[in-house]
Amino acid sequence: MDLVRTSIERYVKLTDPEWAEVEPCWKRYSFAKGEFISHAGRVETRAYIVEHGVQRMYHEHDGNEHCLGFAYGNSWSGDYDSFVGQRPGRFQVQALTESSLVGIERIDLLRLYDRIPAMDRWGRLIVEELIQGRATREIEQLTLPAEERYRRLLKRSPHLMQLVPQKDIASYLRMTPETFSRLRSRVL
Amino acid sequence: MDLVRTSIERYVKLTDPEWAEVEPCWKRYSFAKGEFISHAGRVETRAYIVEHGVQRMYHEHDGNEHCLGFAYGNSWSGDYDSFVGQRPGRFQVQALTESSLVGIERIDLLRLYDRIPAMDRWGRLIVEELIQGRATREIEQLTLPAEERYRRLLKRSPHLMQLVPQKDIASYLRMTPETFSRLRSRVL
DNA sequence: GAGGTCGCTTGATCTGGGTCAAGAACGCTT
DNA sequence: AAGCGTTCTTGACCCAGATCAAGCGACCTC
Repeated sequence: MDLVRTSIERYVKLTDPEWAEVEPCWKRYSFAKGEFISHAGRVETRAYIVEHGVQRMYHEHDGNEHCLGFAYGNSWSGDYDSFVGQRPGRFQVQALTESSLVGIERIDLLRLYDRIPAMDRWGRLIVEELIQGRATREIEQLTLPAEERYRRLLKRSPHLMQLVPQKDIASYLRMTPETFSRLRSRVL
Repeated sequence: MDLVRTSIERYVKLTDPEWAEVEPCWKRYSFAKGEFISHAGRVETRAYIVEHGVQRMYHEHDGNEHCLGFAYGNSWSGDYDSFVGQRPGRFQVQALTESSLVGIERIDLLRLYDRIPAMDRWGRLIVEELIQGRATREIEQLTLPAEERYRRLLKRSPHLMQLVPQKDIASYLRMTPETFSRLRSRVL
């Protein structure tokens, strides 16, 4: 669980007694390739940090899948939107590779928020960071042509191309697999 | 400043001594029609609550303006992205009508976060709500055709059509003013 | 109230990317 | 290693929405 403490302490410092209270709340969860971590329509009760593996989050509508993002490294995973709002989720989160996540139940997190002010602050800082990432992505969607978005993604996460199906990257970049395929052969 | 206390207490309760500390941090700011509240490239030092008036937030790129949203009612205004990240802003916020905003300096807000745990929690809840709104908007962008997005906006904020130029609504709905004009005459 | 700017409309034309379709290549499963 | 499903590629065609252009008001300034 060092991963968790490191993750949290990138934002706020915890005393040892505080950590003693935080630590037992986190549990490890394993998912096989293709397995779902969050299901659309269900209220998400856990938030996760990725230990290893890659997951995709997507929205499904009329049989079309719209990929909103990937999780890997030590980032967040799970349907954070449903988790904070405690409303039926509008996204699916699926393991694209065999994955190990470390998760906390909402009820436990709320208790930590009440008992440890640093954790409340940590919650704020995490969401503030999330919102900045969303803004960056929205700007890129608005202003960059498809090819440039692809180049930036390649630069930012070169390994992603090896890890996830191209159709998901195409969807994430807001284009069809056909267009993406043509773009790649053109750019390469 | 009752507006502020009401706004805050929709999320967390404050004791009277706490409010006595919070209240003097907020000041009223007035903007003429067309005036800028936040400028791209500058670090935003204040967060605002709208007392009255309408503002638009937009991103400029190659001379094109992309409207990201409007603020009115008792909602937030200002470049929250730059405010939380304390990085040069990527958005402009402009008063579309004469506006009165109530604002707090970041340094004051941070002090309140340190001294009053309820305020830290309030900061978290505010951003959690923001992020849910963004998710909703992103889903609408992805799944709804232009016409349906227009209908929803009409339904959600019918007064907006009277308050802001149609070109801004067109931009918000991600289409050109020409397309928007044709769509309106078709739908009406 | 004359002139100018800006916003809105309407028409004609163009095009990036989507759709449909078919084949090739890869990687599961048995 | 054979068989099947999924993913990727390539080609032909199509269309929603962008672009270009022109005209009309409404509003503001001088």
